[in-house]
Amino acid sequence: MTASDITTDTSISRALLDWYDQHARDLPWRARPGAPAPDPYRVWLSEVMLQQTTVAAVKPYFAKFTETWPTVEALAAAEEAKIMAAWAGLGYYSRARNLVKCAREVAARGGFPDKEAGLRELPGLGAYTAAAIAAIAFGQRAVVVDANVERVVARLFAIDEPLPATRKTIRAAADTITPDERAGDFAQAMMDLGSSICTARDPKCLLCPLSDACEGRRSGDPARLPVKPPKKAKPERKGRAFWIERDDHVWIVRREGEGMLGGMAALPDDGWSAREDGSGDAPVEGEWASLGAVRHVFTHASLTLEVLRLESSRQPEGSGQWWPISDIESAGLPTLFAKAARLALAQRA
DNA sequence: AACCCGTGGCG
DNA sequence: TCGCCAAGGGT
Repeated sequence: MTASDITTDTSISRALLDWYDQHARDLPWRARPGAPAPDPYRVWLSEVMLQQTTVAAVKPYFAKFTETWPTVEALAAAEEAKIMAAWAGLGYYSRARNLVKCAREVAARGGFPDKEAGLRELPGLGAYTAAAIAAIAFGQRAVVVDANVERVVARLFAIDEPLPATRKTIRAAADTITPDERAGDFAQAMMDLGSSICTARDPKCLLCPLSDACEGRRSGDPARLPVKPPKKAKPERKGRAFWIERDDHVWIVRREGEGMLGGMAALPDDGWSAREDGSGDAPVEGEWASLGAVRHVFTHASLTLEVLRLESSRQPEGSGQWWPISDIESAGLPTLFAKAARLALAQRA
C-alpha cells in the first residue's frame, strides 16, 4: 500500500483496522481483535462506566461489579442501595440509577436487544452507547461517535466549524468511513487512536496510521481541531456538612431525587447546591464544633464544605441510620462526603 | 440548544 | 497551580 492508496473511504478503515490488529489495548471488557463478540452484559456495563470517565478509573469498578454481579440477572436482583454504594466514587450517579432500571428491564425481557434502535430505548443508553453496544457486542454496523471519534474525524476531514453545531457534519463524515464488517473493532480502534495518538493537546502524527489521509495534519495545526466553544465560569459555593456521632456510630442519610449526588449515602448538610450556598443551619440543636473544611470541584461549581461535629444522644429528625464508624468505608459515600468523613476521622484519633 | 451532572489525572 | 479533559445522557 502506498500513500496515494489512502484516499478512499474503505482504505481509511482498512489502515485503521490493520493498526488496531497490532496495537489494540488489552482491556478487561474487550475481546481480542477479530475474536467472537464479548458478553453483552460486560460490554454494556463497561460502556456505561466509561461515559465521561477514564479507563484507569473504570477498571477497579468493572472488576468489583462483575465479581459481585456476574450477570445482568444478578445485577437486576440486587438491592439498589448496594449498587449505588458500589458505584460511589465513580461519579455521575444518574448512571447508577439508570443502570439499575436498565438491568431490571433487560432481565425482565430476557436479554439485551441486539439492534441499535432497541438498545437506544433503554435507560442510560444514548446515541453513543447504543451504537457502541450494537457494534461491539452484536456485530452490527453502527456509527459510533464519542469525543475521540469527534476529534479524529474533525482532524481527518479538517472540519473547523465549532462544536456543538458541527456534530451532524462530523457524524456524517464518520458514517462515510465506518466499514460494513468489523464495525465494533473499527469503533474501538478509533477510540484507541484518539486516546493514544490523536490526543487532544498533542497529536502524535508521526505515529498515526491515518496521517497520509489527514487533512488536519496537512493544514499544519491539527491540534486546533475540533473547535470548541468557550467554557462558562465556575462559581464558588459554600456549605456545611454535619458529623453526628453516638456510641462509635455516625448518622448517615440518603440524598433524595435525581439532582446532585441523588440517591447516594451522605452526611446531613445545610442545603448547599451547585446553584447556591447553604443556609449554614444544622439539622439539630447542640454544641457544634468545627473540624475545618474540605474543598471539592464539581463540573460546574467549586465547593468549600465546612464540617461540624456533634456528639448527640438523641435521634436526629428525618430518615437515616447510625453507621458504625469503623466500617465507614463501606457506607458508599461519594467522594465529597468521603473527604468530610476523612477529616472527621483524622481528628478523632 | 443549553444546562445539569463527579471525579481524577495531566501539562 | 489550575484549567482542560475523559468511551455522554437526560431534560
